[in-house]
Amino acid sequence: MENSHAENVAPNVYAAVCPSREVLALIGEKWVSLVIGALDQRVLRFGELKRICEGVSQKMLTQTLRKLERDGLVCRQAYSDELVMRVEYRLSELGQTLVPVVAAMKLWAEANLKAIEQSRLEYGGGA
Amino acid sequence: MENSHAENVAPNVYAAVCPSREVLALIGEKWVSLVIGALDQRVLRFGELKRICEGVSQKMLTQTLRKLERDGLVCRQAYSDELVMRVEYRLSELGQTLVPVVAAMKLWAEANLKAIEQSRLEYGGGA
DNA sequence: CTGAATCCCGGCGGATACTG
DNA sequence: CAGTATCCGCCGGGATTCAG
Repeated sequence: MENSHAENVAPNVYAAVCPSREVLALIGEKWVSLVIGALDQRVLRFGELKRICEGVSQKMLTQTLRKLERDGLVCRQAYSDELVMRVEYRLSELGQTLVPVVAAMKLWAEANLKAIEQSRLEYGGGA
Repeated sequence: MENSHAENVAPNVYAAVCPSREVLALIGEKWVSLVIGALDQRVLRFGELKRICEGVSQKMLTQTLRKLERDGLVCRQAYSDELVMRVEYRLSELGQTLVPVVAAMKLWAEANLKAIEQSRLEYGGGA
């Protein structure tokens, strides 16, 4: 009852103004899928995450994690009272629901890499 | 037998140099998932595709379609002998295997939009 | 170790004009 | 209708430096 207004329409990524597009863009961001996949079933420290996601810069990893934290996909836990700084990251419940999606993306990418490379060769060479 | 070399390792998106990362990036590109989803189960003309993917510029749609064609995900069919120019696009077999993946991305984005927006409010307001 | 702050460049991507 | 070509702003994202 409380929302019989215009904003109560079903989200649709094909609509130009729908904010769900932003969420779709989030999934596709360069390091998001890797971070989500890395945190599947385990808690990782910043440094571990950085080593796992080969090539990620400190800046981008921090930036990605902040965004994921803000969006409620990952939880950040800092231990300041230790000898050395220690921060752990884990998936939230919401974040876990994204795991199958990014896993599918990863699987598809790895499985069809050869076919795509082959197609590129034929596309360039066949012309 | 012909490939017992170093290149015969399993693709892994977490490896810095693995080309599967490029494929993963492809899936995440701004208009790719929308185009793939739009072409699911049907053949569409350029203009139709452009109207469906609201907000896409002519340049980006062309660019996206060219890339997808080159990678063997979509097939392009031009009919030059018509009164007016007419070009149709459809998914290739390879492209069809990507449909479930992008569908999952779309579903997740639309389904969890509210939760994410809520999380953002709490993140900003709770501080 | 974790992270904030800057500098800076390549290129994504939109707007516009032109072609077949 | 379906592109190609050009100009250009914006920002993603890397390298580096500084701080707690």
